[in-house]
Amino acid sequence: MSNGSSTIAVLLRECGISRDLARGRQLHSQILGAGYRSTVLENSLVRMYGDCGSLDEAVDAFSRISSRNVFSWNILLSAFAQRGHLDFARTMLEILPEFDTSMPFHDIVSWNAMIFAAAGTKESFVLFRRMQLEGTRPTYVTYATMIDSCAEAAALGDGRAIHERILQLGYFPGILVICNALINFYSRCGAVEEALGVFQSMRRRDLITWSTIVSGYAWNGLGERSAQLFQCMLLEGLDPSSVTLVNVLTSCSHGGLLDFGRRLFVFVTAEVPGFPVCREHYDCLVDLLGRSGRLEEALELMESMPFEPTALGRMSFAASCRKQHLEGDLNSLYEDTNYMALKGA
DNA sequence: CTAGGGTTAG
Repeated sequence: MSNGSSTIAVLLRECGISRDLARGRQLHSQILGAGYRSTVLENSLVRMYGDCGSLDEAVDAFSRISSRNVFSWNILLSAFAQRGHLDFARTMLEILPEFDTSMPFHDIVSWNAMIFAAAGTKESFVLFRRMQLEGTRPTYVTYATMIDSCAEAAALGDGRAIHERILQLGYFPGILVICNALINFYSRCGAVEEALGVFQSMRRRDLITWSTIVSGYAWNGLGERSAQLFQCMLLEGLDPSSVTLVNVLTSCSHGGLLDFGRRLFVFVTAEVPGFPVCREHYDCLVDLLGRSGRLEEALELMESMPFEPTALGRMSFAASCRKQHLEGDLNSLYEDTNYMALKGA
């Protein structure tokens, strides 16, 4: 029946991709009814349940596998990691008493997946240390993930230590993604000079490099420098992408750079041919106006823009209203937006 | 035929 099994595996994969849990369950019972039994199929079931977001069923299907292989473990671990669950080991102990504190198959990718899931928390450091104690050497992906973790946690000291370690290793410093991660990390921690140091040390820079340094300056309220760097980026022949614009506009909101953000939006959407303007960009602009105290302008924009504001856009506007303790006439505005936010959410 | 890792935003 190997032919039948492989067809079913493909069908299960399709259910996972389209998150069709009902159909996946149906296939599951068909498999049971037909008496098919193979590790490949059993693994496919675990993956399908994981992809459909049903972690419980994934765990259940996993626990029924008669002969688990390296795929079984890593599929289940990925299901946990993708949903940001850090309690993989604990859950394993509950369902499999013989499961010892760590899974039997650890490789660099599964370690990285766990660390990635824990990014921004202390747990990422615990895992990072344990991984090395157990004899797995970090790769540049591990380092990029750890730098990202420090950026999320705004842990300047920890990130610096990792940066120093990378410099000692000698091999990683030239890697583009490491440098990009470092620029982001230092900017997030308010260490703009250090971000610039990394930027200047680079021999090759891509759109992400530029976008990150432009954002970094905006994030820290340095509009003039940010605008200059944005000009340099254009002179290098790099066109801002849709992500670049969201990125920089968001940073402008945080850095309080209303004018730069507004001019940037107009410039990019008007001067870059075929630029894919979308509702997220308008949301950013609404957010920028709202946080800058221009609530009425923000509301006008929401009413006139070519896209419906997203739930997120409405929420951010409602939050701006709340933060600015509206009084008098604007009270009705507040009520309206609150209503809109609820409706949108 | 069943896995998989990274950098800019939300």
